Amino acid sequence: MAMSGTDLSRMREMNQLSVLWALRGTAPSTVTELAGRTGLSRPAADVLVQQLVADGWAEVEEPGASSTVGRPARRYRFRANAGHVLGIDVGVHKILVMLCDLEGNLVGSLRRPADPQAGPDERLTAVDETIDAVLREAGMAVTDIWAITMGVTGPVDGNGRSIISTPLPGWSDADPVAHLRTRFTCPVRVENDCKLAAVAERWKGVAQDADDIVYLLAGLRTGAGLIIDGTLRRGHGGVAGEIGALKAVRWLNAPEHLAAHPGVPSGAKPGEAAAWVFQAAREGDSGAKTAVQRYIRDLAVGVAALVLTLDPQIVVYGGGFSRSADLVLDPLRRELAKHCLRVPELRASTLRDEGVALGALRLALDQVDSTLLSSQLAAPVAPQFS
Amino acid sequence: MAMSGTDLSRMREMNQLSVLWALRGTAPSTVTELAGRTGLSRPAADVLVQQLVADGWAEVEEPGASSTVGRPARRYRFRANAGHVLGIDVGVHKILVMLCDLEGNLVGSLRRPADPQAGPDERLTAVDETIDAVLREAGMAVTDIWAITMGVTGPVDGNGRSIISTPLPGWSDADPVAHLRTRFTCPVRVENDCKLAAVAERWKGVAQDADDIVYLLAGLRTGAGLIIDGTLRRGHGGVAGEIGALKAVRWLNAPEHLAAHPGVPSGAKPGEAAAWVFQAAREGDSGAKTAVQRYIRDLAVGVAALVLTLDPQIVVYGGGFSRSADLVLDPLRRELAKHCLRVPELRASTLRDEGVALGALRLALDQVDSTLLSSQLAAPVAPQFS
DNA sequence: TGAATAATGCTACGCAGTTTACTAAGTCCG
DNA sequence: CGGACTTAGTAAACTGCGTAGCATTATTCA
Repeated sequence: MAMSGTDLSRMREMNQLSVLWALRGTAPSTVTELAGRTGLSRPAADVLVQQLVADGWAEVEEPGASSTVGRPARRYRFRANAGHVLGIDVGVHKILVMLCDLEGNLVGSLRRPADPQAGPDERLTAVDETIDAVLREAGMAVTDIWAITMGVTGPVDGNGRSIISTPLPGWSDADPVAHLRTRFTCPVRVENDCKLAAVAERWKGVAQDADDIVYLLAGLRTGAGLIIDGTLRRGHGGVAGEIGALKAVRWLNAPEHLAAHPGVPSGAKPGEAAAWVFQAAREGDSGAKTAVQRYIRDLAVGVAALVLTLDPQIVVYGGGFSRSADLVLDPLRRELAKHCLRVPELRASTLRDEGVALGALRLALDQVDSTLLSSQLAAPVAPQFS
Repeated sequence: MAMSGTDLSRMREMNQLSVLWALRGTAPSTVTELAGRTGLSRPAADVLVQQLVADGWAEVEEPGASSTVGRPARRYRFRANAGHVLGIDVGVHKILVMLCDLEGNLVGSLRRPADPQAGPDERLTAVDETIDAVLREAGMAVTDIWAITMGVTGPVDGNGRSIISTPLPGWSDADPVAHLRTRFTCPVRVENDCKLAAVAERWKGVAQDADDIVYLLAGLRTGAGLIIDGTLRRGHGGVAGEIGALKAVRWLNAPEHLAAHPGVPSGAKPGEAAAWVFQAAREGDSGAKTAVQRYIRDLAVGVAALVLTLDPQIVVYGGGFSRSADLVLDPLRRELAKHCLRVPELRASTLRDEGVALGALRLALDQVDSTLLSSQLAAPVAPQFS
């Protein structure tokens, strides 16, 4: 509320930022285009973009074959590779590290399997090795990384420490933020995986057009991530969306209908069992169809609770089971219609198992935006922690 | 995202607004104080505040008895009575109209009983009469009103029309916004009563320190209003918080435990019956205590669903039953502990039956702020609709 | 009455964006 | 092939705003 007074130097900063924002996420632009986009005059846009070039935020693209009449314009481009961010998905079975530039272009990624039994030290070492491999491949040093976000399974508090419970063995005692800070000086954030996947859907997934989103991470565990008014909501203690804890909501047991189906071949792992049941249901097995139906019926109660509370525009069905969304979406929609006052759109995620890492990238980019590109605009270097 | 470029005149506007914000909500200020608060230099603050006086946004308070050495400073004061807003609570049994100035100081209010059976036309006529009485008492014309917000029972869509259902007879066909627009040219908004009461708690109630709030309007009907990140959330279709619709949540029946208690004197109205049961429980009647317990147990399931979804800092127990909060809060807290991962603070509302109208005032003031005090700053007159 | 104190008022200054005019570098067409 | 046309780049004059510093004014205290 306390608006603060502005003087000329601050005005220049603001205009410089305005030009920078106009430069980002578009094809290389001429000064005239920048002037139009920012509302500034051409000379003003010109000197500002020159300054950005001098500082290293932008670069010139000399005119090629001119397609139009008149003197060809120099085109300026945001130097997206001035910095990079890391998005990391630490799961029970896999580690996925993604590296992208300041415009979100993927410049490297590596997935490696993880030992489900591995303790926190072993797992964090594996994370370090995967990060190193990605950086080496991309020819980058730790100082080129401007922000890191890591996704982990289970609720996470404001400091990135797992609370209540997590399927990662021994992880409650781990401090992944502190661990990453020993090597990186940039801002580091650790967040719950469902929340990150929700962010990813709004960035590159099926919910780009919505501001109010409920994301379901459906698998052997069911979780939810909430985006309200375009912003990820953690809740006051970081446990927003954990509706599965309510006894009347049988999310914990819902996947049991699939995993414990009697027809499953013995020796199949739980995840494979669920896939088997979905496939059997798809092929007409009536027992499997009943199991799927029960799963959906139990799932729907929790979804309905989320939907009735938030009245979102879209519910995204993601996670491991989203490959079987063809069997789930229509019945789930019918179940929701029974419970809800207004049934939101229901869509299946298409981000496969990259959602968490993508969402991590997005949050890391948001961190960069808020730290670097909002207040003062120094030459591009990695910010020192948060 | 599209930051827009700024020139000198815009900068001046911003600084003028900055001075205006520094002036509001504080004791009359000297130029030096304003300069300090805005970060501007004294001369700048001086010419800006002079302009505000010339435009009618501020006025001078000539120095009285000076308490300190040196030349006494002129003090400037925000002209809070440059405009006023109306907050209206249209309930089944009563109509409450409140009038306040731009700083939120109450300058008039009137409550009158309403016929529960009255149709929309009759009810809106009663509203008009009540508004007129309040305006007459305060010596004001319709053009002195800069914004109006009205609260009604039941879900409301973005245009202020009741949807799904409402306890107000025939109200589904009413268009209260259109009705008020026939007489007022200022912005008019109609909102659900629970949502307004939630806003009031954050403004003048027990939740002033929180940004994430679940408000319960507990009475014969139970409803909820949600404030997330300091902002009232309506949901995409305006039905956020209507968790009572879920069958697993027995909010519709919960108050029945009280109203249908066998010991209640015959002939008592439902509202009186609940009060009687609470009183009996307070005096040790074991049957009544059981009824209250059952009520709380059923209530808790829905509250838990809201809390698990949103993870708020505070849950406010308001509405008609909040007079009996002494009996409800502790048991409800215990019930929530059974269901929730993190139990939020639980507080009882103290706003009595003025919460809805107060919240309506606050939203109307917010409307004024966003329309008038944010972009350009013309002389103070009532804005033309939204 | 005069010294101390603090607010007010005035003027010169620097800076940022705008406007305008002019030059440069291309295309298009006769 | 050259001139008209179009658009980009550049340099100047202009306007407006906030700042800095100093003189002026009004009040208290000794």
